[in-house]
Amino acid sequence: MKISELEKRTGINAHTLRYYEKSGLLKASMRSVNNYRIYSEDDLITALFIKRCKECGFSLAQTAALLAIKHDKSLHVCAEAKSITESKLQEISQQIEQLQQMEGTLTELQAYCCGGQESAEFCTIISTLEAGK
Amino acid sequence: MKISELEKRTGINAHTLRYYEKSGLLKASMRSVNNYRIYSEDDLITALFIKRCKECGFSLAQTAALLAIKHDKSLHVCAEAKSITESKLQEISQQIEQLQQMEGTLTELQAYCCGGQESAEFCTIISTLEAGK
DNA sequence: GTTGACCTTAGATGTAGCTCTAAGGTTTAT
DNA sequence: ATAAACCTTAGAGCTACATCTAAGGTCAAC
Repeated sequence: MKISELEKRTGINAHTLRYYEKSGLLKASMRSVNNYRIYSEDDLITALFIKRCKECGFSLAQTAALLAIKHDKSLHVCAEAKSITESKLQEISQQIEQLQQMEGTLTELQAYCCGGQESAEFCTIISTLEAGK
Repeated sequence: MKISELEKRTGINAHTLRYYEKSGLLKASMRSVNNYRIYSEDDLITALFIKRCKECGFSLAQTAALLAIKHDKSLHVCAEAKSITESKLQEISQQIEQLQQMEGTLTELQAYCCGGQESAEFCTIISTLEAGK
């Protein structure tokens, strides 16, 4: 299939597919006579693999590492895959924690603000941000 | 005080302080004879305000909006401040949700992988990413 | 009087992951 | 045969927020 069909079947933008190729993630397995990219069913699977990696939050570098394992399973061990997911999991937990911290602060900031048409002179959001904790 | 002292007292890099000025967030209230930025105590308060906004996750644009309220409270109303925090809160909740979704997927992905020195041939992480849900 | 620590500006660089443009070649349908 | 819809490349642009560089001016201490 040509790039636009792969785009349709994966939902990945053709520009992005070319970008993935440049990044070493997904190379079309053939080129037509006139140099068009021709993707195989295997390429489609790889493209969907990449898409799922993205949904899990993996960076392109991590995705590349996972793809390397996928492409040559016998040369790799479970520990490699697991260490990638573990580090991603840790990263995500940290991000969640940070966001929850912000969420807490913001909720508190909100709590006493009337949110109405009163002058901001006594707005607790502003005064709290001014005063700090 | 000069820029390096403000840097010390706020923990905000001098480069960043200049960047904030260019972005319209924090202008030194004076310049010395030789064109050095001279910051007042009020400027220090503003710098700390910006820092706290950052800790809450506000973008520079949102911070600028909050600063505008702070600088001229009588011209603004609580509703403005509250709408900014509300939209930020919403954004953060969404991000948390997304991350938790990823966290769940990753945890599931991990669950059945031995993580050992076995060949990745039967690694559940890889095969799950291949198969999709 | 010179060394080192400060300050200034404009503008380049970095991150991550796309997304788009320009300029051109190919294919398909009518 | 011509218009629309495809394809190619190199490289620019985008976002958000800094961070750094180059080239130069100023100041205080020894």
